[in-house]
Amino acid sequence: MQNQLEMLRIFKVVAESANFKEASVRLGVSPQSVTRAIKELEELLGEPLFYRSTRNTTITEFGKQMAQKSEGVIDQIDALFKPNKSASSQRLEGLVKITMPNSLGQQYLLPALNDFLKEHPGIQFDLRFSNLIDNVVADQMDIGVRVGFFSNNRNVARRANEMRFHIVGSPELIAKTGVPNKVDDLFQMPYTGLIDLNTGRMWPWSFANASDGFSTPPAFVTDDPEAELTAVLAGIGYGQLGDFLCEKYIRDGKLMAVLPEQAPSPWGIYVYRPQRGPVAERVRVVFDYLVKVLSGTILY
Amino acid sequence: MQNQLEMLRIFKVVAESANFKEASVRLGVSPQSVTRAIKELEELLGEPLFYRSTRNTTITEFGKQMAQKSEGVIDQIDALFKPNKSASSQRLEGLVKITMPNSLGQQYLLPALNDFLKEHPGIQFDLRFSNLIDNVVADQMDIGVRVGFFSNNRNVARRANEMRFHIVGSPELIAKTGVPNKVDDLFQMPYTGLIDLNTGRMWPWSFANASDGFSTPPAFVTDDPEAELTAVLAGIGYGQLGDFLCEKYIRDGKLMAVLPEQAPSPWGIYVYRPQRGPVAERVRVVFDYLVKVLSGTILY
DNA sequence: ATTGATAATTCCAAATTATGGATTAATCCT
DNA sequence: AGGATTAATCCATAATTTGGAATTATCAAT
Repeated sequence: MQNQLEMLRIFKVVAESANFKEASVRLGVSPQSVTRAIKELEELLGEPLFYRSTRNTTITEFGKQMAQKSEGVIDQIDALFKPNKSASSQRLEGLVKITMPNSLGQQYLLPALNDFLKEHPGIQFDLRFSNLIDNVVADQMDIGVRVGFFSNNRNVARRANEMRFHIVGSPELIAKTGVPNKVDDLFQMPYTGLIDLNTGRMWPWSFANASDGFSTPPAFVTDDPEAELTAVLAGIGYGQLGDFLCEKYIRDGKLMAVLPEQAPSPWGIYVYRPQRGPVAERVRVVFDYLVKVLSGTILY
Repeated sequence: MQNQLEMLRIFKVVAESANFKEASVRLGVSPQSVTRAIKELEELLGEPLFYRSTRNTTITEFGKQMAQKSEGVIDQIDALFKPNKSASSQRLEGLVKITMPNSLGQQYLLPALNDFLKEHPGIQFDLRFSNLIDNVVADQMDIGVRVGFFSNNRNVARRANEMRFHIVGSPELIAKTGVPNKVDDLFQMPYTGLIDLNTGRMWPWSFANASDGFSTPPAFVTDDPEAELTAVLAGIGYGQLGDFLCEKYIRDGKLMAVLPEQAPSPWGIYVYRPQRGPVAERVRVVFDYLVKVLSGTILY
């Protein structure tokens, strides 16, 4: 027996019992174990805890004091290991750190999260808007939302929705360049690009039946999708934009989709969280909530 | 790993370390053990303690709180197991329960114990004067002093001195009965007896070369040696008295020793203490002190 | 991009530790 | 004095813990 806590637990029960035998019954162990535990505890403490003969055990003064202290410590430890039973099943509490893309997050997730907060006053959110799959940051997050793929199998990820792309241009631009009817037409026209912060390079344009073949560098490059949208709206070039960014402008007539059959295959929108270890209840609930919200959302 | 305390200890070190490896070096265990301990702790708690990848470990908010609480509990437990190092080696403290015979104790031991108290202000004594070898009482004592033998091998006993017996009578009694020159003479004379509280019966008289052969019941019986002394002094009968009780009266001429060559063999004076388990430092010191005092005392 | 180095993890066999039956010893009660 | 009950000890067995070997993931450097 070289487990201080277990010795204290046994001692506490013995101190509350008439004799070792009774304690062993209460503890559900053999009397031998009790004898040993008390003996080792006494040796460790350097003081006897009980005056005892085979027929009689009475606790020493020192033992009484020890029993009191032991009870306190044991209760504290047990308290450390308990907090998630009554408290959190009835009311979720604590901080949940979420990282999500700026535009998608602010447009669709933020309102939903605010609703969630009203339902669960014990929850606090720490929201970081980013597309970066940076581990130093992401690993300190409880939940992430990302568009695209990741190879990271340390996360559990759910494909909650998808983002369709449109190739769009402003009416003024189209008036200038004419409507591109083939991909090759487009390759001669001005276009915009979006920097992938993870690689520092531009996301390559992709098409259903062709690959990137532009003859000139992009007319406009940024690392922010909304800035790219603004540029496209201003007629600076054609852009490949996610549906939730541009659909409303297409309906307004401020943007026009071209080469619709050549739009790239959609990207998944993933909700993920670190997989190691257990998941705090509040994290699981928010995770499920985000998946539900995203799945049920029509992104335009 | 099903040792909560050990898990907390490991966790505490990990929380103070840059990574699991460093913690494993500090703890002197393999990294595997650290991994396991943290994993089980997380499962037990239902919350992750670290955000981690193979190259990076950072503690969670929950982990930080846990680390703080853990440290408190660990310190408390360590404190429970420490108190006898600095405190008691420099100054002895606490209660020592001693049981001793009334007359012997009050006459010789009490002054010595009072001297001891002056040297060790932290010590308290609980003194019970009794000759009874009653376990219900004696087993709650730290130290006992007894005259005679005991068969009890659950105690560690030191023969610290011995008590010689004299067969004595008062001058008036001797004037009445004449000096007994043989044991058989004595058997015809009045005598006193002392009850052995352990058996409820009278201690039998014994002689160097003869056995008890009184022709009449004792003229006086008591369970208190000093009361017997008083009776003998009053001339009620001959008594077999311990030297420390009667020597001074013999010197005074108030008692006279008869049949000196027939005095029974001396009885040991024992200092003993329960043997089970460790002995508190203060008890050991007082025990040794009592042995020293008794050994060095000339009991008359 | 590929390679090398290192950290965390998992698996598994070996070492360590804990457990309770059988036995012994002590002591209380009738 | 004998019967009954408890504590302690011994020891073979069972359970747990441990770290080496292999695996996976990540970062850094070429």
